[in-house]
Amino acid sequence: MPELPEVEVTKQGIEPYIQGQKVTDVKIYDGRLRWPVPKNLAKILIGQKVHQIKRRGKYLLFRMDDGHLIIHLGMTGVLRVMTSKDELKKHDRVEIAFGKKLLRLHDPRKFGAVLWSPDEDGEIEKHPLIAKLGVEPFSDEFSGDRAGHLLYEHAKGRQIAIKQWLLSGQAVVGVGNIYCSESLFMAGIHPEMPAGKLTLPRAKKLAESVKDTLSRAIKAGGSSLKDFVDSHGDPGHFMLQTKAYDRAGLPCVQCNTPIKQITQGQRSTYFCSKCQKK
DNA sequence: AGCTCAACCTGGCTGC
DNA sequence: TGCAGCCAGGTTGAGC
Repeated sequence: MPELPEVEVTKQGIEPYIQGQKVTDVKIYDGRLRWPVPKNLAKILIGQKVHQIKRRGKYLLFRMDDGHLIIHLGMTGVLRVMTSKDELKKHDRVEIAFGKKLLRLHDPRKFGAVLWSPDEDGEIEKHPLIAKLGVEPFSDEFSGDRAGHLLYEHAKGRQIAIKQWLLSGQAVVGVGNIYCSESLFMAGIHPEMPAGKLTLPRAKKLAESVKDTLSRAIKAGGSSLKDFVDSHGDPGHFMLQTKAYDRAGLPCVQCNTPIKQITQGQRSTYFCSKCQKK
C-alpha cells in the first residue's frame, strides 16, 4: 500500500526499535527484487549501526556507519519489526537482525528494492535514484506561497495531462495514484487538463490539496502504529477514506454526479466531471 | 527535453 | 470449481 503516507508511517513505526541498533545478521530469502539485493549485504551490514532513518519520497534511507541502506517498498512491500517467534511468511524477502529484533521486508510482487550506497554523510542526495526527485511536500521549499509558485513554474509549458505530471513526482514527490486522484478532486482540477494550463491561483490550491491529503493520510496511519511491532497488524487498512479514488459510478460527495474512471498512462484515474474543470 | 509505453512480478477478483 | 483474463498502491529505461 505504499504511497508517501504509508512509507512515512512505516518509518515512524520502526524508528524507535531500530535507530541506534547494530546489525547482527542479514538473511536474504529471495533477493530477486526490482534490482538484485546485493549478495554481500550481510558482509557489508553486520556490525554497522543505524544512526538515523530518513524518508525521501517513497524511499527509506538508513544512515549507517559507512553509507546508506536504501529500501523501497514498491507496490506491495511491507516492512516491520518482529521477533524470531514470528513465523516466516511466504513472500518474506529480506531480514535484517538487530539482536532479537528482526526487520523483515515482505513483498509479494517484488517491485521493492534493498540497495547499499557507500557514501559520505550527506552524499546520499546525489544517488541516481534520489537526485532527480521533486521536493518534499512537507519541506520549507513547499511551504507557504513557495509551494504554489513551485508547482506553477514547473508545470509551465508542459503538454502532459496534469494527473500524469503530478504523479511523476518531478515537481513534488510522494503523490501516488490514490492521493493523486484525491488531490485533484480536492483542488477541483480536471485530470486531463494539460499541466501547462495551471494558473497560479489553482497551483496554490493544488499545493494545499496535496499537503492536506497526504497529512490526513499520515495522521490516519499514525493511529495504527502499534501494529508495526507484531505480526498480526494489517498495514494498509488505515487508508484514508477516498472521495474519488475507486469510486467509479458512485455519486460525487459534492454534487452526486457519478464518479468517472479513465486510464491515463496505464493507471486508473477517478474524477468528477462536474466538480473538476479543465 | 518531453512524452509514451513496455516491463518487472504475484495474487485476487470477475465472469464464463 | 476451474480457468482465462483483467486489475492492482511504483518506477525505470528504451525509444520516439
